[in-house]
Amino acid sequence: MISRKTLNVAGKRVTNQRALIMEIIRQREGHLDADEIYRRAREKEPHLSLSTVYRTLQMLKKLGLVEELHFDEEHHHYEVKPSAEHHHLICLGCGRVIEFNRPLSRYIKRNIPEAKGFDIAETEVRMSGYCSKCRRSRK
Amino acid sequence: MISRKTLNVAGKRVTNQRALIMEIIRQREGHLDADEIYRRAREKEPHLSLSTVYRTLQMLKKLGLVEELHFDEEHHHYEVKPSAEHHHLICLGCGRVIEFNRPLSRYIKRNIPEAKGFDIAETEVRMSGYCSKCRRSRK
DNA sequence: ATTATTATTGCAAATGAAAAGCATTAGCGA
DNA sequence: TCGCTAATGCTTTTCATTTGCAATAATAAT
Repeated sequence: MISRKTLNVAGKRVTNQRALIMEIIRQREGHLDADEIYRRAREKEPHLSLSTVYRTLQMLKKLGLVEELHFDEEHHHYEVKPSAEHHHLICLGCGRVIEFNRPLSRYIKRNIPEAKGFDIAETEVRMSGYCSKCRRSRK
Repeated sequence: MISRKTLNVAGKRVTNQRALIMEIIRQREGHLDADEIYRRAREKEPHLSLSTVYRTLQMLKKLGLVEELHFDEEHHHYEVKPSAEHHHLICLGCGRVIEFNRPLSRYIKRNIPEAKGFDIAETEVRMSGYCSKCRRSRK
């Protein structure tokens, strides 16, 4: 879980800023980027610095509480670490992100000989294309 | 193929710089980043600009001749567009890149209901972990 | 071949996300 | 409550990639 307690256990201090940032990530189950978190957080704490957002995100990532996603090259997105492995389809038309649960890393470990001796730590599948709606409107 | 002819067909001018850059990417079958291409190219044409490398890479990507890979967050890597879909395992220990051929996008299209109406244009699987060698030396 | 046209180049300057330096502030254990 | 030191805010830096623009060179036209 992503809470004050987790920070205590990890020997990290529970600051208002961290609590707020975690709150934002937790509530909005979606995929936020640093700047979006920053903007939302400032509504409550106008003095909050963007650096703090970056630092907190970095920390939460290291603690394994949030996952860093790479939908586009511009900036990273973050989400609370999901219990089950899941991946994303990104629509190039409308930007919609479709999630699906499927342990691809297991499939790969089982079926790819080259991956046999390999200790896979992280798997991220980035698939982009056009969702059914955008596909229709394109033609 | 990645050659002068391809440029002609696409209505692009064949410049020494482009020929050189394409040559470098073609010869070294590996995965080069912009700076590495730049350094190699300058051995032959010391006046070549890094911008040109980036612009050429951008162009080749648009023409579908090279693929842009995202091994790490720092910078992109490029390789000639392969005929068969393949993906990469990146070792966090030694940086070694292991390739494997497996049409994962086909597997996904077939097995993921959420991907059914989706027109997948690009699939990139980024898997990182530790290769057998590094795994041993870590313990 | 020579000239005209305009895509490309090289250089320098701009961008923009992320990180880092440092003085100040505020958790938290004693 | 006090003191130690992690964490913050601000500013500055970094570094890959992009962009503006005048100069150059590839191709088309003559």
